[in-house]
Amino acid sequence: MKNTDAVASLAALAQDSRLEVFRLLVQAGPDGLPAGEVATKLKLAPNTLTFHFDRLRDAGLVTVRRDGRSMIYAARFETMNELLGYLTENCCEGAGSCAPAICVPAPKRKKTAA
Amino acid sequence: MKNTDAVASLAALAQDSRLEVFRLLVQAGPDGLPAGEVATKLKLAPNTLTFHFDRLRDAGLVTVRRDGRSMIYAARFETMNELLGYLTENCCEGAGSCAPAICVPAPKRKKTAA
DNA sequence: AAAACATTTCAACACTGATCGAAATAACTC
DNA sequence: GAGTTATTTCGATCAGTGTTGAAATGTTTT
Repeated sequence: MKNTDAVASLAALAQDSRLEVFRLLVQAGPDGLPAGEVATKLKLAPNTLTFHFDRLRDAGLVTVRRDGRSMIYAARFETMNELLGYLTENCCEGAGSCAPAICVPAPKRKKTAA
Repeated sequence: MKNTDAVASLAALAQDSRLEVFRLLVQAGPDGLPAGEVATKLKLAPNTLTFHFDRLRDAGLVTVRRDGRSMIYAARFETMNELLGYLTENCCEGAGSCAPAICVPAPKRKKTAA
């Protein structure tokens, strides 16, 4: 990961509403959530939310897909892991113990999982 | 860690020069580096660098101590770890495997270590 | 195809943030 | 205590960001 990309990701997360949105999506897992549901849960105006989603998307932190009239947003764990790794890279010149974070979500098909 | 604190930390890191500064300090370890050395390595004007250090300090990401006429800045690993943990908190509703990052630097006394 | 719903686009505004040059402070050396 | 080095403070400038309201787009239902 390049410095520029890391800055972009960090900037995307460095905002109150956006950080809440992203964490909500992280907790929701790879299936994501419809925009409307996020808007309701966080009490955000739909247009404002779109603005924030765009930022997160530009940073590669979330993906979108359409489902009927809803847009489903989901966290991109790959980017998040790269970012965490970048921050801790070469920590302490190898001294000490450094374990970079890894998130490997297990996709759940429906409510009735495998 | 509260959302506000996380945003503050992320905002502090969401800037080209500051991210470079912070990573440099992370790699330098708990002993830190004098401001002048950072300025030289990253080719930053001293006053600009002070501005950035202030931001990092306000976010609790670095500490300062004076040594002669030099100011020694060092990364605060505790804050960094809290931040990484906050981002991955409750990831995927517990599904999948999530290992939050941890950095435990081993302080080196002098050049001639123990 | 009209009505209702979900989300996005657009234009405007107040606010913050990064950088620069010049000057001030602090500490060490002679 | 004058001179030198290391860093900080101050004032100004300019670009970018978050929010809002109104209107537009796309989708489903009747």
